[in-house]
Amino acid sequence: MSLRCYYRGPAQSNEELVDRLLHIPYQSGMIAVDTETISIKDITCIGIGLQIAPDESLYVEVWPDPSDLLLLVTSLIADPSIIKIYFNANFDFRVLEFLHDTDSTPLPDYTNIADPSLMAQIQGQSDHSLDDLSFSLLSYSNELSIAGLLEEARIECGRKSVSMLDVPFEQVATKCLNDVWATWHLWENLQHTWPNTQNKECYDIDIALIPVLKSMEQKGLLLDKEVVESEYVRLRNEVMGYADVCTDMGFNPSHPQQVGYILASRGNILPFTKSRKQLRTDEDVLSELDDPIAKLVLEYRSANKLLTTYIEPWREQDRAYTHFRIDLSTGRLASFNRNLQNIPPAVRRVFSPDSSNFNWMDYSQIELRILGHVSHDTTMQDAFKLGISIHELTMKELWPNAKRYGSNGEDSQEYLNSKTFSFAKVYGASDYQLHRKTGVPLDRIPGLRSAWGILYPQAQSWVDNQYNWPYDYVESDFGRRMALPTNIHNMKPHVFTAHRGKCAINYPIQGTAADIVKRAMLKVKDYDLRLQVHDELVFDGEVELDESLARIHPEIHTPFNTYVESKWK
DNA sequence: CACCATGGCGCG
DNA sequence: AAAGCGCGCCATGGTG
Repeated sequence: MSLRCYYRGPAQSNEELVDRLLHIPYQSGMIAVDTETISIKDITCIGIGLQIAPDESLYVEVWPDPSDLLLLVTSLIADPSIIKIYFNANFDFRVLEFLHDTDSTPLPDYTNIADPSLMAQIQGQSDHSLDDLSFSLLSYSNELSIAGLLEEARIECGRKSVSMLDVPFEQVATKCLNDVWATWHLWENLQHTWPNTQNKECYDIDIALIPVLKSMEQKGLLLDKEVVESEYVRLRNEVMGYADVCTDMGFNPSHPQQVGYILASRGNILPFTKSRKQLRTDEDVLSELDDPIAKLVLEYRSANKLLTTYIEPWREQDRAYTHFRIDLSTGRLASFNRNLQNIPPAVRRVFSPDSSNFNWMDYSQIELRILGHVSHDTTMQDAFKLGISIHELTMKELWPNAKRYGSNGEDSQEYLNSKTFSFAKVYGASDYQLHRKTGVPLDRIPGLRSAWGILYPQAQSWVDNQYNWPYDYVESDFGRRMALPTNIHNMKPHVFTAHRGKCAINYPIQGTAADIVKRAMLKVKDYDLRLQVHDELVFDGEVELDESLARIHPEIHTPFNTYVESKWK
């Protein structure tokens, strides 16, 4: 057929093909979709594959010569009455959105979709790549791989650097159609492997969240150009001032090796990095040194970080946009391109509300509340129930004579250390790290740890139990399964065992918190939600957040703070 | 030029 | 020692 497409199925003519495209997807009620791009990095769409029935599929070229059927295909993808099955929808959406921007095709529908990759992940599969799932669940191997096709293209073209554009049309089409076939059948297969209704509900919530995330991605945040510009000038001058001093001394402060060398040559003792190739010059090390050069480097780094990561990228921009990933190991969201979840509070002034105010809320001590619940620790649960400060309670046990506040009304060292001890539990930190973070002598750490364990005995035994978790996945308190890491990096066995043990402690807590916040987002999705920062939701304009947000989980009370200000902080 | 590794650091 | 879990991004230097 001469429509720049590749077809598998019973149609015998172009007219018949078009007719089937107009009807079969509605009889099936679903289509599987896969996009092909120039490369992972260059997401220019070169073709789209559709599975429209169990044994019927079509690939259309998009670039360089768009198929006559492209609009028909993208209209199906945009149709909310058909289920669209994607394998890792996140990536295909980015491709289709990019195509929409450049080629005026319709945007995909985000509301009626399915994603076997996400299903497998939430069901606790450790590897949810298309190849591995096809093999393990469908006993199917696509003999065409991207790597293989590119290798053939290299030989054919006689060039080292090739892209999918150098692969023959028919091969790309075949690979794509093999993939949509697998996607379609994996979806059918995985629908029968939900371990329980709770687990499936976690998947349904992720799917329902996607349009909410898309709306946040599309809106972005208004930039305050005056703040961006004034911060740019201020930081640039500061950075250049530090850099000039360093240049005069013959080293580049952005170059850790040179920093290490000059500090060592001035008599400082520095430990090696973990690769043992260089000297460590990170903040932990440099802040302990008595050398003004160490101070200078730290000042340079902190100003340069703000300048290059959080100010410069916004110059010449009117709004700040981001994308969200939902396929993280714990069920959290990640923000990328650009990351709006790691903006330092000091530079959040660069954002302005489109209305007159930002409204935001954050959950207070959500992870410790979850630890108290999952471990059934009565001391912790009672403290939260009675509104007793958990860190103060910890402090009274670990340092009975300590005061809550210092002489200037600031948090006392013992109070801060109590916080660190409790968080160390959630993360599984070692004695050594606790010693470094708190300044408490190393030989006193085990005693304080056991004091913590006496105060919170059930939490302690839960943590110990999780550390020795024998299975390949853990569950959040909402039933989301989270695969524990496998030793793909060939770590030494005892190092890997320790890492995995810490993940088994942390994942259920982090994952449960993520589940709560996702459910909260769905409750408030009709407000002008702009950003999620793990335990925090930021809105543009007025919102009314009721007590139901503190009762997402029937047994974990998750109170939250609210804020209304013209600038987010 | 693209891509990777390394060191470092921002957030929860 | 992946000595604290989860992320993304920046500068630098090496490689092909």
